[in-house]
Amino acid sequence: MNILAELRSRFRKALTTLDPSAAEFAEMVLPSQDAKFGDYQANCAMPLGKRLGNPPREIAKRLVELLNLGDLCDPPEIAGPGFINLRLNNDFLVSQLQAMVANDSLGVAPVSEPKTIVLDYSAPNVAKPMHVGHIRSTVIGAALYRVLTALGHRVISDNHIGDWGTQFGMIIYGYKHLVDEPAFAKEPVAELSRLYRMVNQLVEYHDIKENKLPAVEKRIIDAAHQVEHLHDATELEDPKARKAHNRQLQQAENQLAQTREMLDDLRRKLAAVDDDAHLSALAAEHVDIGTAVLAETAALHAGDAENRSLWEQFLPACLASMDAIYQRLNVTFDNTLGESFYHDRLAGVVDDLDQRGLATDSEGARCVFIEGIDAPFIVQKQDGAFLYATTDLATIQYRVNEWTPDAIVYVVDHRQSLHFEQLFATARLWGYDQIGLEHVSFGTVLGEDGKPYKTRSGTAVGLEGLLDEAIERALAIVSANDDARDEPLLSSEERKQVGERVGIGAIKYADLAHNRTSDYVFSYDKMLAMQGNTAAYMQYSYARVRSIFAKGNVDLDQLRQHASQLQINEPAERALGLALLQLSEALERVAGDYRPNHLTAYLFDVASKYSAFFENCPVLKAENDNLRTSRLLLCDLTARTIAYGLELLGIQVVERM
RNA sequence: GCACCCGUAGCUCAAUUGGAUAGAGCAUCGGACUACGAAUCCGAAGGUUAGAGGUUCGACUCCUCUCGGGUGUACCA
Repeated sequence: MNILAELRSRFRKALTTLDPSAAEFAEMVLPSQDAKFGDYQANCAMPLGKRLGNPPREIAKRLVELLNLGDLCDPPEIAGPGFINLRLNNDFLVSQLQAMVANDSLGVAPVSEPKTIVLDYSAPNVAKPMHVGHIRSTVIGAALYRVLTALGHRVISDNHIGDWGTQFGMIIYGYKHLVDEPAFAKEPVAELSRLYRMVNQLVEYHDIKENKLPAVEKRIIDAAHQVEHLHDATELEDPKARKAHNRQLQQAENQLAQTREMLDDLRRKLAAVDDDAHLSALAAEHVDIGTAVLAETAALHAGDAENRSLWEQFLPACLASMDAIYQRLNVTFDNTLGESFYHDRLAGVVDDLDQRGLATDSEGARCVFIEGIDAPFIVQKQDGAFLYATTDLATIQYRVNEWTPDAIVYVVDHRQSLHFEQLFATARLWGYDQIGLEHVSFGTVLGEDGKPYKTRSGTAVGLEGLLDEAIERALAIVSANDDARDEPLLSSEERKQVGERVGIGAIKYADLAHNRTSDYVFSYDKMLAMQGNTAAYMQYSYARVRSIFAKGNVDLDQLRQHASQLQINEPAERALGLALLQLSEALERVAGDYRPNHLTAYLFDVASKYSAFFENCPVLKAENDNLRTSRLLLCDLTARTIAYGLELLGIQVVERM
C-alpha cells in the first residue's frame, strides 16, 4: 500500500464534504520533515481557510471531525496556524509490515492509471567510441525504465542511435584512403575507431587553419580595440554612467580573455598535427578532406552502392562493440531504431509540413518558425539534405503510430533544450498535441577542476577506461580491506566480482544520486567512499544485514513463515519500520519528475534508520525468541528493500565485501 | 544582442515543487569495538540560501532588479 496515497484519498473525501471544490487540497498531505510533527502532515487548512473565509484552525478542526482515519492513525493534532499532524498507529504499522513480508514487490502498489511511455535514452553515435558524456543519459534512462515499470506503467525503451551521420562519412573516407588492413582484419572496431579519430582530427585541422583561426584572430583584434577604446574614454562625472562604463570595460576584458583561451586551444590542436611527422604529412596530402567526407556521407545517403555496402559491413561490428559496453553496464533496450531507420521517411515529413503550411522558405532552407523563438527550426538544408530535426519529427510520427504512447520522454543533456523546445512545438502544430513530450535534461559531468571532464589532451574521457579504472580502484580497496582482517573473508574470485559490482555501482550511483539538472563533479574517491550516500556504503549496509543471517544460521524461508511475530516496540524499530513502508512513495516521487535521486535519498535514509536500529536493538541476542524473530524479520525487509531499490537503479549487491 | 539554466556550511551535494528550527557526506573537534561486520556508529561546531526589493499566514522555492557563472543561438547531432 502507498500510505501517502491512502491518506490523501481519505482527505479528499473529507475535503469534498467540507467544500465540493476542495479536492485538490488533498495533495497538500505530505510526509513530515520533522518527526516531532508526526509521520505525515496536512497543510491544506491555511489556503482553504483563505478561500472559504474562515480561520484556518477552525477549518482544520472541522476537517479532523470529518476525517475517517481511525484504522490508520492516532487522533490527529492541530498545530501552529492550522497544520494537521498525523501519527500512524502501531497496529497499522505492524500489520502493513507483516503483509510486506509475504509480498514479492515489497508493498509497491501499481499506479491506478498505467500509462504507455516511450523512453528515449543513451543514443550514442556508433563508430565513435562511447565517452563520459554518455553515462548520464544511459544510466538515468535505464533507472527510470525500471522504476516506471515497477510502478506498473508500460514502458518502451528505444535507443535512437546515430548510425547515419557524418561520422560514417569519416570512417568510409578513412577506410578508402588510410586503412591498416591487417589491423582491420584483426580488430575491425578498433581500427574503425582509429580511422574515425584520425579523419576527424584532420578535418578539424583544416577547418581551424582555414576558417576558425582567422575568425578568432579577427575577434581578438576587435575585442582588443574595444578594450583600448573603453580605456581611453574620458573620466565620466555621472556616477551612473561611470558604473555602466566600467561594466562594459569589464565585459570586454572578459571577452578578450575568453577569446584568447579559444585561440590557444585552436593552436594546441594545430600543433598536435604539426608536431607529428606522420599526421602533418597526411594533413598535407588530404587538403580537401572536409568536403570529401561530406561527399562520402552524401553518397551514402543517395544510395551509392559502394558506400552502402561499406556501411552494411561496418555497422554490425560497431553495434556489437556498443552492446559489449551495455552488457557491462547491465543496460538493455526494447528497441534500437537509429537514424538510418528513418531516412526514407524524411522527405515525406517535409512534404507534409509544407502541405499544412507549417514550413516556410528562408534563405533557401525549409524552416518552421515558432512564435517567441528567433532561431528557425530547419527541417531541410539549402542543398536538400535533411537534419536531425527532420529525423526527430519522423521518429515522433513513427512512435505514435506504432505504440500510441501517452508520453515520449527524452533523456538528453540540457544543451539541447532549445532543440527540444522547437521540436515539441513543431510536433504539436503538426497534430501531435495529445501526447506528453518531455525533455528530461541533465547537467554536465565535470572534472575535479570544475570544468567538463576531459583528458589532458582535451578529448572526452572514454567510457570503457572509466569503467576499468573504477573497477580497478574498487578491487584495490576491497582487497586492502579484506587483507587487513584477521582472517580474510573473500576468495580472489569473490574479490573480483565484488570489485566489479562496487566499481560499476559507484559510477552509476554517483550519477543517480545527484539532482540530474545540476552539473556534478566526477570523483573516484568520493564515489567509492564508504561513508555517505554512495553505492559502496549501500552495498556494505546490505552485506552487513545479510551477515546476521549467516551468523545466526537463519533459514529465511522459514523466518518468513513467522511474519505474524513481527512487532514494533522501540523507537528505532518504529522509525525503521515506517521507512520500509515508504518505498512506493519514493518510487512515485522518482516517477513524478523523473528524478532517480529521490530513490537514492530514500535508500540512504533506510540504511541510516537501520544503523540506529542495529546499534540500539540486539537481534540475535534479543531477550526472547519472539523478539529475535521479529527483529530478524525487520532485518530481512531491510535487506530486501535495499537490494530491490539498488536493482531498480541498475546496481547489484554482494553478500560479503 | 537574445533565450534558457545555475548561485545553499570551508569542499561535494540535498531539500518530497510554497510549509514549521534549510539537511547529509567530506574536512575539523570530541566520544564508542571481550553484544550481531569499526569499510561502521554517536555527538559538537559550521548558514543573512549571491545581493536588494516585492507577493502572503508562511519563500531556498514565485515575481522584479543588480552582481557572478554556465549553456544555447541558420543549415553538425
